Amino acid sequence: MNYLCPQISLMDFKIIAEDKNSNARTGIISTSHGEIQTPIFMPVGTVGSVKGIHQNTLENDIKAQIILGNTYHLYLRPGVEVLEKAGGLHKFMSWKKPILTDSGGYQVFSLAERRKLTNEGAKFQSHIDGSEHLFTPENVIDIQRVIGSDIMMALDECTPYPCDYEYAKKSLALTNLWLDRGIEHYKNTKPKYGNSQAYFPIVQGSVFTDLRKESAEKIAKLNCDGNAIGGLSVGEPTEMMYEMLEVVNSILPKQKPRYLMGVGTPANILEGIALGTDMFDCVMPTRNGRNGMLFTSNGIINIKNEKWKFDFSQIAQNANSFVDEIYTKAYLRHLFISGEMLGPQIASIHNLSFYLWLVNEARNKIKEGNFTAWKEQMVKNVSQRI
RNA sequence: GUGGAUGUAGCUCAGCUGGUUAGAGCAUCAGAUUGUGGUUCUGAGGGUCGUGGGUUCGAGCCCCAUCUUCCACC
Repeated sequence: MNYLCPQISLMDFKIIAEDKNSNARTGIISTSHGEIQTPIFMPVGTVGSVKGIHQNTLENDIKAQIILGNTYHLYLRPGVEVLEKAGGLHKFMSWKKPILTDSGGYQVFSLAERRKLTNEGAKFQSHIDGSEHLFTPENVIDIQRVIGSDIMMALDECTPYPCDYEYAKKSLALTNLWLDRGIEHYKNTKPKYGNSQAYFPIVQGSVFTDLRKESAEKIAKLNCDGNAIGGLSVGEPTEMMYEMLEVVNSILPKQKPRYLMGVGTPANILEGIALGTDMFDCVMPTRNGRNGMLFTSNGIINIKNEKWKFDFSQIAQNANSFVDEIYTKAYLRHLFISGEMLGPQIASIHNLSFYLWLVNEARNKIKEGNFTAWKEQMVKNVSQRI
């Protein structure tokens, strides 16, 4: 009766191995744009571009298996007309692998000028030109149909932190109302370009266990192709995020991929995997990379620091990317200090390569059966500052 | 040589009629960044106010000398 999504989308998820000492698992998501090995990190390409990175670098060097686009941004620019005439985002940006699009709910709350939430949807003003727009659970699906993303996200309200219980409860009720309408509209619409398009609902409920449970239980019953956890890593203590994740993952169906939205640091991702999460996205490797922060298996480097001025060693000892081997710390620092655009590009390639390496290692360790011990050590390593 | 202007943080400059701990931008150094702000945010260090005298309760500011740099005129 609630078995809605798989019949329509044809997306498949197969678990290959499970860790004995944690809830970590590794598997494969199949889409019509190819397979995704989980756990996976998805580079963020908000406006149809992973900032500073060519698509061929993304595919061949970084080995990204799926990237993100954003409905809010793409709807404002270039707009649905361009995207439709281009034949969808895949063609428009020359990316053949899967794309997941966020619905824009988060952006309405973080970027838009004046916003007003009603049962109908979210009315907001563009951060670009101030023009007024309305997102509804239905039209964000229509826009994502035009984009042609392999995974579409439901419109939700991302609650801020801190957030009082009453607000969180009301907010969840609105997100749930929007979700029911979204599911209905999803059933009644079709992909435009022949590829399968899954629809992921989003668990909310702030940091309140009962609200999170209520939200996860509702969503579990929908039996969609995958399920997302939103409203975390918005300022709450990390431990609280893990607690919520544990509660939610114990309820969301095991045989469906679980997507923790917007997370996070390398340590966050490793802990998230241990708690049974399969998909992650975060701007951190690219945004922080653009500002000179490098993530490595030995810890975090601020490449702008003076101590690297005469350090002619390669960027990272455990090279996960060609940039690690051919460039030195001193040179990369010089590029940043000089404001050269090659600096942020190299740092972004390095960071994304490291993130993709990290989840690949996690997959290997889960298959080999020694994930937990490896994870414990790695969390310590990646969290220290060099 | 004469006349005029100028000198304050690494750089470019504010600094009122003489009044408390001399400021800004850039640069430097460091921090932040979690469903994207590449140009964002925060903090820190850095000064014998050209030099030497003087006036004054008190001088970056007034007076004298001297040096620097620039301009004009002989």
